[in-house]
Amino acid sequence: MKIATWNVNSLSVRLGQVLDWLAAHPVDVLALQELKLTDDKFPLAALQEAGYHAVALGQKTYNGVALLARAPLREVQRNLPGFADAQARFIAATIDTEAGPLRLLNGYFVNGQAPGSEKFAYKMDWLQALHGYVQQELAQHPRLVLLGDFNIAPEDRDSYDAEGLRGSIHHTDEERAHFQALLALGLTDAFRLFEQPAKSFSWWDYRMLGFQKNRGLRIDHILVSSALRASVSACTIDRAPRKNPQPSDHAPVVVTL
DNA sequence: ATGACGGTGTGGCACCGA
Repeated sequence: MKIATWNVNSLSVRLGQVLDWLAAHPVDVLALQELKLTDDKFPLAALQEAGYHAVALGQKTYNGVALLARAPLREVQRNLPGFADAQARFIAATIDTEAGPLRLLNGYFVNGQAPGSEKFAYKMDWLQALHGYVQQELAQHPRLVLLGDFNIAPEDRDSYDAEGLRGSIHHTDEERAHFQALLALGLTDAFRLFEQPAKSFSWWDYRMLGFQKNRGLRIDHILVSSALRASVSACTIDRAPRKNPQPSDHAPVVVTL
């Protein structure tokens, strides 16, 4: 089965591209971030017509997440329990597969702006709350995938300019420690289970020909639990949608298991 | 050091993203 994550930077603008991509890549699950629309504007009918069940947590203007799946989605959790969040950044649900139930945790992690800012403090708090929730969830759902836009470049090789950007947002030791803490729960970065091309990124700035010059970051991730690790057979970034007219600044990441 | 590009909401720009 295939599971994907894609920050679409406005589902209203990108719906056509999402439907085209799903038609060409009929994945079993697609996690979306940055919907930038309220639930009443969520294009449920169009997605159902494409053969997907969908659950969403939307918000006006910013944020917003959704899970799309071929199978019905149950046990839906919107927001991180116990973390009062004014922003729509998290949704979880379970699907049933031939191998058993599969728990899906989709996050649009906080950007954080700059170390020392209030937004950075919010990022740290959010990551702490996520860690606690993932720990609880793993105890109940051994087959678990945590995916989304993490807004963290885990290692130097995940940045087009690790030296120049050292200590800046997405590159700080604090963010990377939080990423490692998630791995320490027993999760594995599916992308790094395989040999990958150098300078593999999932986001490129719209400005200054970022994509054309491959000045990007790998900040969109798919983490799998230990129970799933052995069944992962591939993980790739699909750069093609970044070449579309009016693209999102992020590309989809796809895992096969 | 700054702004560049794109989306949104509003309004002739400011904000936010990464």
